[in-house]
Amino acid sequence: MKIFALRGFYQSTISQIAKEAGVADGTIYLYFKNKDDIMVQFFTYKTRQVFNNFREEVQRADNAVDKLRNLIQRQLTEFQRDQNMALVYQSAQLQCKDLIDDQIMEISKMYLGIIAEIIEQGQEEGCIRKDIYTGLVKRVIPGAIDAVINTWLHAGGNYDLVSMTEPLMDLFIRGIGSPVENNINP
Amino acid sequence: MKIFALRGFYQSTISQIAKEAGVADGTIYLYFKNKDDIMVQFFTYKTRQVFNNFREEVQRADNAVDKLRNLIQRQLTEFQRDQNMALVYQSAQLQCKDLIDDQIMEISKMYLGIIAEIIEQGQEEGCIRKDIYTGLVKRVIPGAIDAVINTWLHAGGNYDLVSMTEPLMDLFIRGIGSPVENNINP
Amino acid sequence: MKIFALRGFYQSTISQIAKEAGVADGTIYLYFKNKDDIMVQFFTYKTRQVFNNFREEVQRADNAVDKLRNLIQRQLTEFQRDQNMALVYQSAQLQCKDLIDDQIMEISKMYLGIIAEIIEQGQEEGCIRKDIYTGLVKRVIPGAIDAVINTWLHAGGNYDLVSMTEPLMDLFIRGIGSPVENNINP
Amino acid sequence: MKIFALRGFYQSTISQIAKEAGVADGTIYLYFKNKDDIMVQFFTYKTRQVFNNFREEVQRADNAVDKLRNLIQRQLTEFQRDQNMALVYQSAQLQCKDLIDDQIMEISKMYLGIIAEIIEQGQEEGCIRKDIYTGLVKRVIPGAIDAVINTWLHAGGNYDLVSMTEPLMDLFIRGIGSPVENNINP
DNA sequence: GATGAATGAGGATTCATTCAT
DNA sequence: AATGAATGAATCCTCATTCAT
Repeated sequence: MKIFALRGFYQSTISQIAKEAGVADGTIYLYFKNKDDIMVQFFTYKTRQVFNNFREEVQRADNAVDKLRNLIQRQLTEFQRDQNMALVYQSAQLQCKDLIDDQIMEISKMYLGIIAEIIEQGQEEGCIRKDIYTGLVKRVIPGAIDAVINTWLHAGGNYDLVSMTEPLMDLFIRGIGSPVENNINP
Repeated sequence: MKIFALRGFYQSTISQIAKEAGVADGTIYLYFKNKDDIMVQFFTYKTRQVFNNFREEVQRADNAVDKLRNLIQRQLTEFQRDQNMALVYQSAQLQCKDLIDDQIMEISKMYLGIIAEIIEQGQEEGCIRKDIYTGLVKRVIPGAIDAVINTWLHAGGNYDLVSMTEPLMDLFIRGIGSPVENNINP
Repeated sequence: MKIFALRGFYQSTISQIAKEAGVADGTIYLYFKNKDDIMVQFFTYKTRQVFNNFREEVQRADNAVDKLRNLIQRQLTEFQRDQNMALVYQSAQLQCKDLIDDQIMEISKMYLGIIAEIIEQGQEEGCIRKDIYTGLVKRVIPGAIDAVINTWLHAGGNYDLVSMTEPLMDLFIRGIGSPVENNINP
Repeated sequence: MKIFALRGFYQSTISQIAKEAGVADGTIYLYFKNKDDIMVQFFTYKTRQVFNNFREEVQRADNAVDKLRNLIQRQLTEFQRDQNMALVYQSAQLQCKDLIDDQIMEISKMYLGIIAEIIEQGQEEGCIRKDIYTGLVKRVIPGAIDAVINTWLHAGGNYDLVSMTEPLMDLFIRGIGSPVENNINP
């Protein structure tokens, strides 16, 4: 991951990876079918792991808003914990489209599914507007989170990513517009 | 661009590009210093062109909300017009970090600057909340737009991207929270 | 061919071949799809060329015995002319079974067919026994010729291969046994 | 042998051989010096074994013709008994020239020697013509036998190889020419 | 004796780049 | 200006061989 994060997938060589791992080039091929497989295995493993955590995190809360907050906080925490993983993860989807297999696509859909569920629950609970386009929102939220993660990565990861949770939540829930009818801001 | 869009930068070969362009391999090198330069020149040209348009578009409106709407609509229109350009543009930033030179970084910052300006203007006009974290918002908005574009690209570009403008604006301005329960912190 | 003849197919490297040919490694791949293809192209070309000659040679004679003699003489002449070709040709069939494609199998069958035709003509003409197993003979004759060529190759090609024609003919026609009924030997 | 027969020497891997033998890769190296040695040991062992049989078989007959018949029959029997051995044996000589050591060359010569002896005995007995080129005949006979074996192998070994003995003998002894027109030179 | 994980040298192949035409 | 054949460095991957367990 360190190598992939540093150089990108296609610019990384097996030799670099092997040297970083402290093994011989050939050893790589005892654990990975080929170079692509390194990416695929990482992606599958990480995706599964992270999204399992997501599910747990979401279940830990009752109301939709807390669920969404937990989800965001968890994602930012995970990515903050391992910057390399974050870098690779963020760029892999675009860099090696062909390598992303059905398994991962499935999990990705599940992620969007979780958000959709939260939104629906929130609409029932009354804390989320009913006149929003869920298909859009469930994509815009991860997109916004990604943007925050990417900005953090771009800056070299030298500030607290998790502290972005609350501002993000505020943005998602209240938007940027001033409430016209009743100004609830102090 | 067609080739880069289809295969990604590192998977594209000069031969493929030359064939697509209807010239000989060597001819490429009369117009581009090297393979990287193709990407860089495209990126520089496109970025400049598009962001000039952005500026014009923004100036065409008076109030901040209309400026933001015009900006989004323009970006979606541009990307919808040329799907290949969109694909390359969306992935290039991550794929070839090293190639993106200072010039482009500059323009990218200008883009964020435009958004920041709009936000500030909106805050003065009273239509945008004053208690938001501008540094976050100016990144989240492009991130959200990107997510919408990516979703559209992923779907094969077979629906009207520009029609996403209004839902996006609604989301940005009003958020997803119900006005009644706006106060999200317990 | 020189390299293949010297080291065998699997022991030859592209680098060796390229160096021998006086070109760069990559140049090989402008003319051959891959290493296998070098063998296949050589084999296809040579097989076609040689067997076309065979047909001509056979047609040049009237009676079956002369046809067979011409055939043998021609084969020995061809192989004597290019020892490398001979070496590769003789060993290729066994070394790279998988590479030999249907085209060549077809031509090989044609070769056996030519011999079978000659035998049949000879039987009609009365100069070849009718109580022989043609299916056997048409295989034994090339086998015997191959053995002669291989012996010659093994010896380093330092004697006149073509001079083996008459002794071979004698062997084929009269066998090694003494005529029991009438001893025609002087 | 099964692996060598299936894939050829250079296409076979130690792993495949070890797996087929039901042992670990490293175990191979307790019994063989290296990969080449597997071939050499097989070849030496098999060659010795088979050619000892040959000698016995030949001694079992009195006259030259029966000796030759026994020799051929024995060879066909041995090869029919173990098709893998046959395949490897037939191709090994050409595939791995360098591996075939002096010992085996010696034995090979002995084989040719046996045939030469038989021919000479036959000539003394009067059943084999005196005006033949022994140096040629002693090579042509194994060559013809090889051709028969190869044809059998090519056909997948699904007919009785040993039954070729008599037709082969007939061919060797009497040739293909009609007794009447024996004189082939104009 | 047997194992099989680890090794790393070696080789096929690709492709950005050059340059004589 | 345009070409495209030739280049050869770079890289993935294989597999014979070793050796600690």
